[in-house]
Amino acid sequence: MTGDNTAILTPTQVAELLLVSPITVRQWAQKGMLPAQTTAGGHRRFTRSDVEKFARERGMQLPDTRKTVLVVDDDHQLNKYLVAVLQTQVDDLHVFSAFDGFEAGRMVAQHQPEVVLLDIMMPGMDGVAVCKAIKGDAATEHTRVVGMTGHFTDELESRILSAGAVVLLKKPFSTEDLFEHCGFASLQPV
Amino acid sequence: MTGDNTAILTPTQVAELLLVSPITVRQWAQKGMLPAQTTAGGHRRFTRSDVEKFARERGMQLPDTRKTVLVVDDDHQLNKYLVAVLQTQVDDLHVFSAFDGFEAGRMVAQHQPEVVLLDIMMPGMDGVAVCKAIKGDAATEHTRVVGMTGHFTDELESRILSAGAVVLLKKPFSTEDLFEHCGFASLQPV
DNA sequence: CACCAATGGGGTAATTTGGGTT
DNA sequence: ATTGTCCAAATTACCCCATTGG
Repeated sequence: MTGDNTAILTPTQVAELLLVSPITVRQWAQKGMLPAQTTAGGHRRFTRSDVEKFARERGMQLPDTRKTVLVVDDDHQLNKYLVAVLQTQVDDLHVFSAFDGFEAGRMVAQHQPEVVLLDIMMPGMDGVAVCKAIKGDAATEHTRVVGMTGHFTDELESRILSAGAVVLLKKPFSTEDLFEHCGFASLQPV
Repeated sequence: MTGDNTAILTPTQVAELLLVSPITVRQWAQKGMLPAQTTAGGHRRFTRSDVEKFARERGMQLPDTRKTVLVVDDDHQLNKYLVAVLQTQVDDLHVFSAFDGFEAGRMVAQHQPEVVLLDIMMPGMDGVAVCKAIKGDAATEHTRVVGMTGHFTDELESRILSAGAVVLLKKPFSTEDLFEHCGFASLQPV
């Protein structure tokens, strides 16, 4: 249950965020230090903003909950362009780059991005295998894999889709397509 | 509370790991030698990686940290053979395998092995670049990289050595050479 | 509706922590 | 450089039973 970006939190989730046991969260709520709603049965539920405010007022910083995206492409120019577009157009986003398979694997394990923008035709890197590897690991199985290629074929598309990707984008593609398939749809430019 | 594998540690847990009293841990934190977060009530919390880094920098060894080795080679047969040899001849060793760059990166980030046995001539993977990447990341800079290749040249050797590897082994090599350069010398067969 | 494992609540007691000082 | 002791405050353990969410 890490990286959960929901607005309503249970006591245990708050406890993990605040580096404390659920019991302590309960005490804070009882003393009114931390605002809480209650379910019909009396269990407490907390809003993320209340928790953030509580933490801020006491000088502790919450772990980073920004969404993270990883761009994997050996074309440095395109890679940097995609990073720039994502960072500019989407608020509160962590964007990382990888230019080869090794860095891609490292980034995936280290940052566990919500979305991986994956060029599936990189030299020496089998994009379909990478996608399967991501989906096959419990730690990253919920990662959204967005495939990209300059050599689109139906056969390739079906292979990457069955490996778990949500789409295979044919280069070049529009930023609208990009945002839509990354799950950042309906965004207004800054 | 021993054997707890959480990423967040309390002062006493850190004290147990580092074989000192909680008071000493407190002092280290006060002096800024050991990074710490604080709870809303002012109690300190530590991340396991900060503690491990602190220990490593001072040459302390944390208890119950089995050594780990990663074998990176696309030759499945040789890879499995090396894994088998290492596991058989060395006690209490964690041995992992990677057959491509992506898996190698993932394993390095996930398990932070003490030793990486690295084939530097894999298709699509630049072994020298990988070695540099490992050495260039603070989290893995102390990793012992043992290069391997079937196409040994002096030029290649000097490149991988200057990238931070301890040696470039020419395939085939003896298990004695292997153990010696892995740092597992003077071992008696089981 | 009943079943079930995991989680939560109330209350009190026990333990841990930070800070100052030794 | 590390640890002991004192104190007030913060955090957690424990017990027992109810709620949650499949």
